[in-house]
Amino acid sequence: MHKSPKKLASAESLHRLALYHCLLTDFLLCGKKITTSKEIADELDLNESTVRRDLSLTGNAPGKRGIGYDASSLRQRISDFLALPPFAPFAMVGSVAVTNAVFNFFPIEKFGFMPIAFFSEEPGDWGKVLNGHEVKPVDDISPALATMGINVAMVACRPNWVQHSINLLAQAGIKSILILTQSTLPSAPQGVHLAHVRIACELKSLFYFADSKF
Amino acid sequence: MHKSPKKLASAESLHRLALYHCLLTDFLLCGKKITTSKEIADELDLNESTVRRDLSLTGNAPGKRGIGYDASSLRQRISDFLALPPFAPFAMVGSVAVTNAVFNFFPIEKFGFMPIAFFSEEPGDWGKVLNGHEVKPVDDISPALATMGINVAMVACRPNWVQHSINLLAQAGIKSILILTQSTLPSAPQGVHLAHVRIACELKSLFYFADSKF
DNA sequence: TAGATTGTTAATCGATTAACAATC
DNA sequence: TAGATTGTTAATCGATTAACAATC
Repeated sequence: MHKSPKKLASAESLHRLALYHCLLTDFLLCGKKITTSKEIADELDLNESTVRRDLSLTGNAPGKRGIGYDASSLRQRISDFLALPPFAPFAMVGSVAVTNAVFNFFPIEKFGFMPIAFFSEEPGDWGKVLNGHEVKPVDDISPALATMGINVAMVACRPNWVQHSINLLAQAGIKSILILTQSTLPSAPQGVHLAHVRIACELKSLFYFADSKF
Repeated sequence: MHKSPKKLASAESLHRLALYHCLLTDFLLCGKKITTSKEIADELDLNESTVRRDLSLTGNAPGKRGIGYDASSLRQRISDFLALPPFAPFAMVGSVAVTNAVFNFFPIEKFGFMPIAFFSEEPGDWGKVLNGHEVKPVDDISPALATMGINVAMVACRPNWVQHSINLLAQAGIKSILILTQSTLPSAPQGVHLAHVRIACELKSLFYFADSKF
């Protein structure tokens, strides 16, 4: 018996929902209990209709007419829609130095993530401990992950290790991979969703706006 | 006398042009001299009409009918359109450890970038040398940059330093800033273009695809 | 009740794509 | 010439937004 495929959201709506999730987390930390589509829209520079339409994707009537949205339950609904657990577990591939640096500008706990498996391409890293977990060699990915029920991974190894890491993660049953490393387009194994953080492209396109002719 | 504003490209086209630029760089490194819209489209999983339309933005008839595009001159046209110089200079804000880590998964030289000013929030970093440039305190941003003709910066400092860094970069005349740090929405000073690398949102939305119901 | 804000439909807008004449 | 591929128009598609009845 298998569950019905979920209502599909456009890539745009999906990204905005993740953004609302971050914003609502901030709201809750500030003690804000109620919000409105207008407030969310203003904060994120969006149209309020867009916000309401996106939020409707999470199920029937997430808000109260005349009132707005309960921040806490709305956040929970988005979590459910995204299938995002309270401490979202993921596997991290990259050297200890890179991993520590990434967690320096991306405060994982604050965003509700919990890395529970670490794999490094640097032999000198093997056996070190990060967040209470032993750092393993990249080649240990498959056996080590099989038992842990992790579905998502982040890859920030050196460019020449990217394709190999992706292949092993796929074999280990990982469903989605966020690739931080800038390298020639890796190929996606069947059934695995790859997302790229294209710092190089982002930076290149920024020069367009920095041009004096603009 | 000031130049006319350039033909504006949609955000989508702009990002794809940066992507073509990366791909063409790879092609040239492989010794490939000629390409076609079909080849580019297949490589990047796009429609060939989309590719041709985007490329037309770079000026009159970048290709040759019946033949395709000259990789080298097409890359040059995109560089010109993006206002991307051969060694694109930028300023980097972040600790030495983070900067080194970022350059580990983002090989700047390979992508044609050249960081020529470094600013760290860590007092222990001040005076160290990166890529032949002395690392300065974040608070030195304005005076240090004023003379260098840099228009673009990348920010990967710790979250609580983001807004301060942006403000100083803006004062120093920086036009575009790529923010790697995940923090509460910083506010953009007048006339400055901010771009965010939203690792947290990307990762959150990946759980949607990792869900077994999918 | 009056005021506010949602949920959703219908209208708008803009991006993508098919198609094809131009031409190498 | 015949075959290939561009450049660009016109058609399609889908996302955004305005508008408003529903309702708290």
